[in-house]
Amino acid sequence: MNKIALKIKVLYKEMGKAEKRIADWLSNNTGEILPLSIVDLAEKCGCSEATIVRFAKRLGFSGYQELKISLAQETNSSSISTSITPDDTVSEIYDKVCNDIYCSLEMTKKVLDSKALMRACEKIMSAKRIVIFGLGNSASAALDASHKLLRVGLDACACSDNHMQMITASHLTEEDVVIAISHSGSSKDIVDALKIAKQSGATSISITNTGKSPIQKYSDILLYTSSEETKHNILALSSRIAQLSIINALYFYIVYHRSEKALDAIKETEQSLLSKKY
Amino acid sequence: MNKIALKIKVLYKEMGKAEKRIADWLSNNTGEILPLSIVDLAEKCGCSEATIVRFAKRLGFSGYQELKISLAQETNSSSISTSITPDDTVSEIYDKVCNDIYCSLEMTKKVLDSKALMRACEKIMSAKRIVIFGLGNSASAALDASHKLLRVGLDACACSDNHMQMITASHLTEEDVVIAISHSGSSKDIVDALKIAKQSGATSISITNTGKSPIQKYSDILLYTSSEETKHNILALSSRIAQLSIINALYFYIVYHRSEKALDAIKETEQSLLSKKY
DNA sequence: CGCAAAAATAAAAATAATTTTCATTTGTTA
DNA sequence: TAACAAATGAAAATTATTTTTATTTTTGCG
Repeated sequence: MNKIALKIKVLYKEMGKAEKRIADWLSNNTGEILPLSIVDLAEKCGCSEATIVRFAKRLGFSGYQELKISLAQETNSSSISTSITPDDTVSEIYDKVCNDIYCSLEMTKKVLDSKALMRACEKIMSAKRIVIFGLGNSASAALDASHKLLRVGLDACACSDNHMQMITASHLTEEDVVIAISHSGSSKDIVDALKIAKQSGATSISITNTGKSPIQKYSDILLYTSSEETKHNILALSSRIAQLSIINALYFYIVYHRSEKALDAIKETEQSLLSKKY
Repeated sequence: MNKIALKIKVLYKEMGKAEKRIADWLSNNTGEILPLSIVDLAEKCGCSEATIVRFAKRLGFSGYQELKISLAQETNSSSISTSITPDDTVSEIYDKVCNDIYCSLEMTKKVLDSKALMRACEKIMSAKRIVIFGLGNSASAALDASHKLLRVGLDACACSDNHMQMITASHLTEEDVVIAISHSGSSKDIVDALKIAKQSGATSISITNTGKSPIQKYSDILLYTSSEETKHNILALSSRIAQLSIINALYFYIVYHRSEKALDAIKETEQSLLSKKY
């Protein structure tokens, strides 16, 4: 409960009918006041503007504006993702896609476990080999991760084929690290492969969405994303972006903590790729 | 993460002197705007009220009020990031990574060509085959695109191997579409493959960063991203995210404009993947 | 119950804030 | 340097907010 809601509660009994209506409307429509003018709000509450000003003053504000600003500060600004409709123009679609990405990244930040992320970095840096499992949708994230790690000079390899994953998993050792990427955390092949990898002694890191899922059972380190996949996004990009942003954070941490070695490796990579450009 | 500060940063160079003064004042006096009326702020910034309204509108608000409310909602959030340093914690790194992504998406929105995007969608929907070329970094974006298009029932295929690209390109027909993804637009292999594809009569669509590059010569439709790669992004994620967001916009447009067919295809996909989950 | 007195409220007036319009200035290009 | 476009500020128009005032409602008491 925020400060203003509290004040309203305390002062509620002192209010007249019309003011109580305002108080009720505000608590039933949190945040909705923000775009409204005093005239709009008066109509919504079925009272006059003067009453709203009195209401604001009762709460200790100089007027309606001050009340509204204070309410705005207490509102969680995390934007709400709106669903895409058939009538949307491509620009509108792009806007909504971006908005979804914002939401997903902000929510992922909330569930980010720095400790786990750092442990993952340390394990990856000291690993002999790193294999990354991802199927279908998550294959591209796995590919991205392998690219990044390769560029800093680590022995990384992405597996996007369930047979290869099994074979690879069975040959891992205690010195190796396996990274499994699965939004749902329920992909049979990934979970099975991870199980085998763990049996082989490798350290297992999972990147998956929050919530209980089978993958957790076989994960030494869990890195969570948070995005509402199923709702209106038939095939959401946002979860992938969250995965990528976590991978990118891993990457940068490693870049700066392997210092010389990593930077040299990156420079070498850049150099060798130069001949591939016009 | 402060979205408004970000928008200001992105749009700063487009502003006139007076608007820049507003932008500067706001960033130097975070939060102080809240109790000020537009008249007060105009005086503080040494400009007219009209300029402030224009400034608010440039940022995408309906007016001064909306800007102020939005700023109020963000007053508790953290500051804007600079570059990643070795001393950063993983959380800080994650923040900065997100910030980069936001920047890139906003800038890409600025250069988004809806017409081109729609033409691309139409071409893709009516194509017999769609092949997507991406190498190295862009391979994961190509893979992502092929996944999406496959799911809506289109005959899409990603090629992340320069030989395969050449072979595929030489066998395309007028009915086919080729999508080339390259941040720099200067990747030899991609440009060469695109050239061959065009010679074969296929419609060529490129997703590349703004600015002149060899790939433009062989592109029927150009879809631009915009991201500052060089800064602290030795290997930028943000350009990839911008590519993915464009691909996602394409995807959604197609989903809603192939109507029944696409939705059925997606449902079929979902259904068939169900057996792969725990 | 009925009549004040007090409190609460809404309508209207006054004030203030915001937005729009339009003329002027500034900068830019040929 | 003229011609054009962009940016800006002054003023007008609109809209929002606050204050005042009249009316209504509630409450307390004989």
